[in-house]
Amino acid sequence: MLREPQQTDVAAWMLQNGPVDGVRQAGVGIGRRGVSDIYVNDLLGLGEANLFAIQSELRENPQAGPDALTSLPFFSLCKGFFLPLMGIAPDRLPGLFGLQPPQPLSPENRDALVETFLERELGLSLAEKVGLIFGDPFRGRAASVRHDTLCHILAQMVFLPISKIREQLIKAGDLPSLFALSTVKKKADTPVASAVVVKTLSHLSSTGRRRRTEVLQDLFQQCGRLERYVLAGLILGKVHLNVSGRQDLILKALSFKYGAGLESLTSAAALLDIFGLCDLLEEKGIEGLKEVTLKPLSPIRPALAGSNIPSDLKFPAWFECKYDGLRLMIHKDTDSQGRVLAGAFTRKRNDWLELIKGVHNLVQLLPCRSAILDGELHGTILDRWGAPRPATVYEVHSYLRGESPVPVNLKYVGFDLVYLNGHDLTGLPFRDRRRNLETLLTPLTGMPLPLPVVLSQGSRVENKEQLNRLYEQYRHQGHEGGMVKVESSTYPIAQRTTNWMKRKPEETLDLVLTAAFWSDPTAAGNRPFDSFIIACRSPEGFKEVGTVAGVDAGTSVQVVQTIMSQNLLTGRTVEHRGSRNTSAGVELAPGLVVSVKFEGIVRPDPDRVALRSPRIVRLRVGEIGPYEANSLEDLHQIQLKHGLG
DNA sequence: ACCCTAGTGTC
DNA sequence: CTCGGAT
DNA sequence: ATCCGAGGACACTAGGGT
Repeated sequence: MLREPQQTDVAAWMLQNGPVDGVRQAGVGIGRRGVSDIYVNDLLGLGEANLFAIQSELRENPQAGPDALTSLPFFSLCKGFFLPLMGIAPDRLPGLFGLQPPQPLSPENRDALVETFLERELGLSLAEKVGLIFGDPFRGRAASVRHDTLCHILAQMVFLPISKIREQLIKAGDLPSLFALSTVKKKADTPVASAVVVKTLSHLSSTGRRRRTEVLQDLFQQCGRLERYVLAGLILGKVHLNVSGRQDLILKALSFKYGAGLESLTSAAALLDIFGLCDLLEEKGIEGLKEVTLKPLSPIRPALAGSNIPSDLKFPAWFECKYDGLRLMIHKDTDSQGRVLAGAFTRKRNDWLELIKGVHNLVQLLPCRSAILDGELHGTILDRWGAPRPATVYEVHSYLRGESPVPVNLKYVGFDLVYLNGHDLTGLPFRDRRRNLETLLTPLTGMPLPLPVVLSQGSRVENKEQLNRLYEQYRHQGHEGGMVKVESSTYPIAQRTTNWMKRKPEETLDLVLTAAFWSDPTAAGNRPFDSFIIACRSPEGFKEVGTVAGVDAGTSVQVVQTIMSQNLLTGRTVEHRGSRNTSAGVELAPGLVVSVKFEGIVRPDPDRVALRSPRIVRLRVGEIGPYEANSLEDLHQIQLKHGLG
């Protein structure tokens, strides 16, 4: 795992008990890089990645022994574990890694391999192993390194400009493959310890960007082809193991190891998440499970709406207004001295209590000892004629930051109650939870609080006509739409189920594609393009109004045919920075018209217009030409109609 | 001291 | 947030 | 039917470049 130390007496003395003690004795710069760090690194000859891994480990665990990072070589992990489970096309293996395809494993043997991996002592903690099984070495936390940065690192390693890397990416496939092809080494000359890889990755986010790239580059440099492939895949979150029910396998293994019941583990995993569960078990053992119950001030991930309403919806059903805003779960607890504790958590369980004025006051007044409310933080705003209308989520956001040009009257719209006075209500049918919610909130609705609270509008509908009428009513009030809830359904923590189903307006425009971006050729779906620029007509030609995701494989064929037959390629290439990476593409002459469905128009500044949640619903090839596409004027009309802008 | 970029979380 | 593909 | 990863807009923030 180590490079040759420099032959100095000091270094030899420092290293006599191994690199962990060496770094400890050097005793400087733990967790922070300074001049002395570079000196230590030179002195000990550890290399950036090893030094970083040891420092991270020492920061977390100052008593770490000399063999703290002793573990299975990363190459063995890749070859014996990832390779057989990743399901790479066998014919790619010789070219990518210089390896012959391994024996294909039966599904049972794949499961067995995962089980063995969990059981065997490999120098990795349980939580670390679980992270690897899920292809998430960051264990649910932020990766802190994205696609573009990896391109940058690769470019530096092979002395090529990034543009060349992007070019190769179009042809060669995904970034991990390109990393594999960036060396002739089949495996690391000196084995890289798996623990060094895992510790490096999991602590990467706690250091600066520059250091991150240094450390990663050093790690990649040590690795051979297969190791580079897996490492890049892990960082990008693209390592998907071909095993059924990973979570179940892991829970089973946990059950075996700790002697805990599967049921209690499953519910604990829903409340925490699988990584939180592992950390808890490692820290506190089976005793720790007792603390994992639904209770106030322990945030949970809320239930999510599953889909659109099916045409054969069963009646009667519950139909309620869908408010545009921020999902917020409000918690109340009362301690033994009678002090009230409050919490306000977002979907990702971030605590926003301090950010939202008035939550504490609202919680004080809730007529109960303890509760967990589910609802939406929603706003009302005065339009240009002085009439109130529901604010959009963007307006709520900007108001919370104190940057809204006009005041937004916030209120909390409660729509579910999952906990009340010491009782977990998630197992009750929705209609009972709703009744409890009404009892709890009715005394407070209409009171002039710093953060007013209301019940979500909603009622039982007996048929489609009633549902439609209500829907139109909500839309007329300016709300996002409506939501059907199955009255008999329980509250599915952290799950997207069809217990809740959305209905939103379907607005479409005919727009022109003015650029197409290459997809990853190794990705599923086999489509040449995975996103497009959409544009509308305007006095100054075609005006970009955003980008839109690609179409399905079949439609994609038609797109390509149209581009070819109508000669739409201008010959110019374009780049576009998406939310995850920068992709390369080709400019298109106006010719391809598509119907784009979207949820509204957002306008960051008067000069730019963009669509909210745009997607292509169908091609209009042979139906209308680019000069019949919708115009900027049409977009402005829609904006006015909805009172926006 | 300032501006820009990459990463993150909200929908 | 929405969608398609895989399962 | 369900899950998961692909894609979208927006706006903040810390860290790094200049």
